[in-house]
Amino acid sequence: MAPMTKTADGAKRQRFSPAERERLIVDGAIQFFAEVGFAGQTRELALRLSISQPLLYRYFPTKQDLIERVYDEVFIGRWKNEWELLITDRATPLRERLIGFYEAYASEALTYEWIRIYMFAGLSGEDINKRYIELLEQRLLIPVCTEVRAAAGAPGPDAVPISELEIEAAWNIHAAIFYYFVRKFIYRTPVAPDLSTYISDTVDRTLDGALSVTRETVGKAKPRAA
Amino acid sequence: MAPMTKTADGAKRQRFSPAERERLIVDGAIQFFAEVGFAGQTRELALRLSISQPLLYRYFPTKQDLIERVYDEVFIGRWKNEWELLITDRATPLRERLIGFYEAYASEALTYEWIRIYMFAGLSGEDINKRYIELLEQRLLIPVCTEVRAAAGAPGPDAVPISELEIEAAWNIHAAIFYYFVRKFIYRTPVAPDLSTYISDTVDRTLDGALSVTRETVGKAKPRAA
DNA sequence: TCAATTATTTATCAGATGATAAATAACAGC
DNA sequence: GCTGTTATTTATCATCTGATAAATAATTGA
Repeated sequence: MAPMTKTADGAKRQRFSPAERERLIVDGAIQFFAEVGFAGQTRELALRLSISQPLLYRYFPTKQDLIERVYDEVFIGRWKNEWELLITDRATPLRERLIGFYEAYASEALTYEWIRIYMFAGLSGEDINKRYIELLEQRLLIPVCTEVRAAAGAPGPDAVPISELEIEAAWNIHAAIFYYFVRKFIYRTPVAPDLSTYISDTVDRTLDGALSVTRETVGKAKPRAA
Repeated sequence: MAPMTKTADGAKRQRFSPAERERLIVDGAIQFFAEVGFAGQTRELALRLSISQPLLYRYFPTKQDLIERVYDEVFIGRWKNEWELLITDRATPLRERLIGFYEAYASEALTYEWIRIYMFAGLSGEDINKRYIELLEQRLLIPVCTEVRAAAGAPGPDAVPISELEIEAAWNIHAAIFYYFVRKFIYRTPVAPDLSTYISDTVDRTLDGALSVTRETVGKAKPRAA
């Protein structure tokens, strides 16, 4: 391939509806920025999209606007409320619930694009990570701690508020899963080939710690003092 | 402050020996690139160093050379061989050894600059992370697994090689500590204020998992078959 | 089939950015 | 104090890069 002639081949000029083209640009931008970071150049993005660079500016007034859009696409609305139900359904053992949740979460949220854009955003000083972590604590970690309480036969959060230590124990579960993808998509290190096995093994190891913490710091449920 | 007049104040021109100036530049570059990433501009770096931008090129032929130097400074030789002794000294309980190691490792290696440059390097596709992870496996994780074996009363690695699962369990300990600093220096989320407490709590939680894995998959030591 | 609309491209600008060359001034040795 | 050496700065280049304006061609509707 020669140094590149943008569209100058005999190919007929591609023309899409604004909605379609916007979709193509956003999807391309997600992949592109995930790969090279937000310092990636608009010309190279355009090249990958097989469009001219100024066309980007027809759809996004500035590069920053496109970046914001990428953030929105990747982080907003990727959280599925069903996931929370997976955690709180006491009909199945907690271990199975956690495994089920992380299977779903990993396959839908912890993708190549997500992990890398998340890290780029954090390094750029974006506050998205902070906000996402708050969401995670509220919708995942606190419910998990509550379920761990129940599994350990300890009193609920109404009787004894969830402690920092218990949250940390829940973070350990999460961090262990998360780190798998950091190694895979950021460090590009060989990882265990079978994700399902990895998840169940990890849950087994880390859930024990959380249960111990709860048992030791909260203790068994006592008959509710009147 | 006005838009900036580089050195144009009445201040006398600062003149250092090449060795000193190089040190200043490298140290400044570490801080600078850790903060803004390797896309940071040489002019801004020079500004922070209160030198002219071309002076950088007297010491480093290209920006890339400076970056390589930063990698070397931060990653090469920061590993202290004494650390390995901390892990293998069976005079003290394994729990205490791990806590001692991570206290030392965290304070000397897991700094702001280290964590961020490490992550920038990973995202840039640098192979430094891979190499570092290999170093970590050889010098930390395998020794840890060996000590866990001993603590669990299981046979040593000569009798039964360390399994992937055991390595993963050791990674869990490490990941939990590491994640603390990712949250602190990359996501800039509030973290537990007392690091020592965090480390000992984390070791307590995650070491249990590692011990269980070893007990369940390797079992108790049997008299060495003749 | 023809004209109006508009998605897309080509041409281009202005400022940024890595890098070089020439000028300047601090220091060392005599 | 004078002179040679060199650490440092000023001036500048060539290219890159985000962004804009004008030209072009695909599509739509009558």
